[in-house]
Amino acid sequence: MTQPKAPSVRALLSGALPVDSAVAVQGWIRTRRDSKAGMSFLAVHDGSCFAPIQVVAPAALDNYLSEVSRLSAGCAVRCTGKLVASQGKGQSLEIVADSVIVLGWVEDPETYPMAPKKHTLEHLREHAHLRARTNLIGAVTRVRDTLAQATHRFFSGEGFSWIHTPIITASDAEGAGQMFRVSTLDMANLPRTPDGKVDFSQDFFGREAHLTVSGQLNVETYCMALSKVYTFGPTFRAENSNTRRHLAEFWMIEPELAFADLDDDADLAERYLKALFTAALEQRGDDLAFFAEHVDKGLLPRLEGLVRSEFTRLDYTEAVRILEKSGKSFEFPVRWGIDLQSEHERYLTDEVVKGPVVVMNYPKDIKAFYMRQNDDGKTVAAMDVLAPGVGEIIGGSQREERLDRLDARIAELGLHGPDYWWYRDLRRYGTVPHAGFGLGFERAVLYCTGMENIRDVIPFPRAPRQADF
RNA sequence: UCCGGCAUAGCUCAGUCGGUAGAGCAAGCGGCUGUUAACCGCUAGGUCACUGGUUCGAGUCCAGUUGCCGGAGCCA
Repeated sequence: MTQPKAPSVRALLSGALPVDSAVAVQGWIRTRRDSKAGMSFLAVHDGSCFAPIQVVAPAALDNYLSEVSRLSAGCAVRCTGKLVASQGKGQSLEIVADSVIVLGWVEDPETYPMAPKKHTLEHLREHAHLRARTNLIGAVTRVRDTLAQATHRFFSGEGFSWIHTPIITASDAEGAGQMFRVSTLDMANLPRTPDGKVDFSQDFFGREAHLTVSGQLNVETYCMALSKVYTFGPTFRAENSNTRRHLAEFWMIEPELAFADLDDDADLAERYLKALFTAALEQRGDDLAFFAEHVDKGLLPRLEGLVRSEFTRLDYTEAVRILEKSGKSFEFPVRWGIDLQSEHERYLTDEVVKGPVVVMNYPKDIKAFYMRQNDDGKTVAAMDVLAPGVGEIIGGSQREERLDRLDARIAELGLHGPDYWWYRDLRRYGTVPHAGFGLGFERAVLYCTGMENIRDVIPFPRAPRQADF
């Protein structure tokens, strides 16, 4: 049987086909409105863009009474008909149907969890398998995709290679947080060594293994060969973090740049964030308009301002001085040497700078072993990019490329030197200055949508006591 | 993990001083209408998270449990 092509709603509404074309549309019913003038109006949505297309279903259709008049939110349909200029207000184009085929009914409209009404984000989370059907989560999903595609486009355009660093790691050296164990041992009957410890030599990898908490150490090896590299993949932290900014499984982007220092690193971070949000503004205007109206009134000025402005860079020491002189009474008093608390970061981004701020050169005692030691003997070449409402969106540093200094730091922190043998090799064979950062992808999505809870910008959030679906 | 809050109809919530439950939305039926967050009327819908306690009587007071939300810490 010959059937008219079924373009996406996006294609139809953007005028890809001339008026009077015979078309089909496939999607799900958002709303049905009946008119006594002898027709029903079906809002058909297929996720290809924010808007649904209106299908006019005449009462003369064979299945009008038996089926069309019973359609409710969520029903799947295939409609064929003619694309016409709309007689009504609110849309320029619509389809006058000559057939409406119901592909899938909603079995009980009253208990369908995505009823056509406002729902709380909490309710949507409890129905994560259905929530992509809502305006809100659909828009988040399209923006998320746009940012992901823009990430690859940006780095590719800058000459970076995408490196697939491992998900499973037997390296105990990453040191970025609590790790999830990966094991095939029978937990009800664990093999033991003579001194009573679990005998991991009998485990799948012959040693302890975990899910990665960062691809950085691995990607540095490729940086020392391909010069410009990045990772973009899932990352796992077993921290018992219960906040709107943390997930146990999240996606992280970690570029690593050879022959570069901290300023080059901050430049890259700034160019990258601007490229991300420019892509969203250019490609997802429909979705951003929805967020601007219903989620965050200030979203568009904030994004447009960011892509136009220059990021404010602040030495840690200077940031501390600003905070000390602010006259604000913080819950945690500020003094040189402490890590900045959320309230301090918020003051800097929301009140001092009113935009993203790059804080650089932190005290070495609060930062990781691999960060490059500055000449002052007190600080390391680390940076955090802080964004209003989101907090730390990027954390990065210039890496310590001098073997003696790296070894000294490993020893100072009481780390087990031999574990780092291959990382140290990079400093033994052709070491060069290099730098990189990690960007929490979901935090970028938060910033770009105005959403507040990170669990609403990833399809299936994993967090403590939360691994449904 | 710590601090605070919440849990009542499919959903969002109200429920006074302790006296066996109410609204809006959604849904169903009817009316009206080239409609569009449609509108108007009617109808149906409840193990008040769970366990125990106080009381003649508990949605309400007390204790515990579970789950969720917000903040903090950890970080991206």
